[in-house]
Amino acid sequence: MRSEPGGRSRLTKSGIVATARAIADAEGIDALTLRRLAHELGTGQSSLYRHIADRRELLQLLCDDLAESFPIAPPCSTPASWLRTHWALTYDFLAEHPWAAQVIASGEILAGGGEDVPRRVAEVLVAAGLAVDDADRAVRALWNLVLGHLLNAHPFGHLDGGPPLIDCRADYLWALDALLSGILRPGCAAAAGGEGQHG
Amino acid sequence: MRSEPGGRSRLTKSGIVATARAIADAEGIDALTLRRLAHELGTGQSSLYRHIADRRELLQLLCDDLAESFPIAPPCSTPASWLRTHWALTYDFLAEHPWAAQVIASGEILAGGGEDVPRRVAEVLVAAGLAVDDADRAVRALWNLVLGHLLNAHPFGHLDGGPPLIDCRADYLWALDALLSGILRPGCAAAAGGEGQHG
DNA sequence: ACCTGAACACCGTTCAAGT
DNA sequence: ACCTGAACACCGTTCAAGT
Repeated sequence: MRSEPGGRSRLTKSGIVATARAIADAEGIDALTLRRLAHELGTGQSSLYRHIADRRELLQLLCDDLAESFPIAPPCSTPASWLRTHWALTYDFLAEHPWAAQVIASGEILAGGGEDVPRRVAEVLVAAGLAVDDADRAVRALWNLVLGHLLNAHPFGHLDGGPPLIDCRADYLWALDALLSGILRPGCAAAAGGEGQHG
Repeated sequence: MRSEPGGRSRLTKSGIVATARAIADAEGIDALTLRRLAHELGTGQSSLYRHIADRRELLQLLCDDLAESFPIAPPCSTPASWLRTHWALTYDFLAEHPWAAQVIASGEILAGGGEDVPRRVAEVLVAAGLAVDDADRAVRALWNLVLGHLLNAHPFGHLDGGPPLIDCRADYLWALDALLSGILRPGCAAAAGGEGQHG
């Protein structure tokens, strides 16, 4: 883990984050303790505090780091098919880093997938005919749907007898199609349920 | 906290769960430590282990206990309006117990809101014309949407300048309307995006 | 200026010992 | 049979002390 084999490698923020991400990817977020991280970096625990304020900031940096490598779907024939492809990619990407959704869900961190990606999604939605406000709401709805499906991967998993393990990805894609068709339908949302009970 | 003021109250599972829920409701899940719980019950930490296996089981019991008091919407004119009312109720109920979503998201627990409530929702969806399999998928989609919106309450909350705190409930209701209209539209989901790329 | 070991105040869990 | 205090192996964080 030393960057200079001969001498001592100075600790850097990016080096800390890279090692932390490796631990979290390999063994989950609970394995990422400051003691473990320091040991992996060949230093003492208290040395980390010279570069990060506390564990919360480490997790924030970890999420920011991941957000930079978020996937974005290539151009596509229709907005609908681009959106479906893009949010399937997002699911697959986050499914490979389960710690990310857990960290977001812990409530300490605020994250929404960087800056560029959600803006691009909103642009496609506006191009598809949505008002700007509705496009932002739709981005948040899609993001929260992904998050819910990633975090609740084991629900309804009938323990007694426990036969049918659910295909989580297929489940998500079904929900994604439903949400997208609701978002993109002419006239937009807010017509499903009651008449005027929007408070 | 003693049930019999004169003598010593015997510890019971339900008593433990009730006190645990009170702590979690009042101060959040992090405040619910076994030491704190034992102290609140007027006993020692190790005494708890005579009634629960470990902290994981305590959280499971806590979720089961909450699931029993889940709300269910009264009968309504149309399936669509019942579903909207019901899932708005579910959001409001869970928003009052933020620890529940966090516990589910931690991955240790499996929960889906009890037994009766999701079955009733599925019945309404079938009555609205969905196939049985699709009704189950729709229940999971709606549940995961609630979960995502509850857990990700602070996202996109622009820190720099930080003006526009999002109205989370309104955000959720917008997403709910979109998802419901996608679920209930004739022909059902799976037609939004590409042609046949359902893998 | 930068790093460190030892300590502090926690945590869940266990276990020999009490009644 | 039921409960308990003390201990164990952790955690994040702090701080006086080193170079």
